[in-house]
Amino acid sequence: MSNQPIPSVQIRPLLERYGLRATRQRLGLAKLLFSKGDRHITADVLAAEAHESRIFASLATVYNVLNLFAEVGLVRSFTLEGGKTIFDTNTTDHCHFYFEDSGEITDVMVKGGKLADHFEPPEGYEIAKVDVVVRLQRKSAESKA
Amino acid sequence: MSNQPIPSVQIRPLLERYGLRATRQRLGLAKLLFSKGDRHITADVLAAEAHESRIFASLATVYNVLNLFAEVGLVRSFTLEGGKTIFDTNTTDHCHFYFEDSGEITDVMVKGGKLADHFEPPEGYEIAKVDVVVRLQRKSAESKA
DNA sequence: CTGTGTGCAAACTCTTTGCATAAGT
DNA sequence: ACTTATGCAAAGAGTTTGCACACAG
Repeated sequence: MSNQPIPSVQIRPLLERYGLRATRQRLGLAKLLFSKGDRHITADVLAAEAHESRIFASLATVYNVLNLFAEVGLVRSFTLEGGKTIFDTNTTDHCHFYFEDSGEITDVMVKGGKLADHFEPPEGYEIAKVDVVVRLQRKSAESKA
Repeated sequence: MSNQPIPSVQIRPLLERYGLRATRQRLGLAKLLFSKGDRHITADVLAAEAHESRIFASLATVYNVLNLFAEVGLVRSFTLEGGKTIFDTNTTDHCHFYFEDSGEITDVMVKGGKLADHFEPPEGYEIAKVDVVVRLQRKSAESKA
């Protein structure tokens, strides 16, 4: 509850624009999330990072904040096989490469048009979200598992 | 451990073809999985169905069997947002519609070419799997959540 | 018979929740 | 001040695991 004074870059106005109260941990977590380019991060990793940066936020709070950010649209979340939830600071229309060997995740932009345009929703429904994860494995290794 | 005699349709040879020992619960679960067309099912639902059909298999065994089937390629598995693992008896190249209101899942066949062909894997990697889940919501309801 | 599969319950991981306290406007 | 957020620990869901017993080949 006694974090170091946070240099509130553009973070505070960002939170306010989304109608969120600028608390210490939200400011700190948002700074970690948005000050290093696009990130794909789990709650526990962000919590660990925060701790290293002397931004004290419990894991529960990290989850609360990330879920809140996802609700308002500051980040996007998706779930990996295995059940881990990834929070992605890139909220644009894109797919993901998942490197099975390293666990790394990278963005893949879509070429032709919006992702959702490739699908025709059934009558009465509209597309809320399209999650695409392309799982990659090393070539040389056994290619057939 | 004393299930009713299972009418081993084509199931037994199917298992044997995949190098799997034809145990009672594998036969029974496979029958449930493959005798009703394509299915999208979770372990606990399959376990419940099995119990109704007097095919006694513990939840742990259902998980073991489903994971085994997925390993050898009898079924495909993917994870939904929320972390639930779905086992899909359709092992062809396809995407999924997920109906947020009902929880139902349906297959969406791909139009132009293989799914994996839409992505160019980085040097040294090959595509192991492409998971596409299109989440659908009712049109009339609040479209912006 | 020999090895493998199964059942059960406990362990495990990831995530959410309840309640008292602390912080934000 | 008044309201909302946080911390902690416990609960919760989903899945895996260890070990003794049962079954398949």
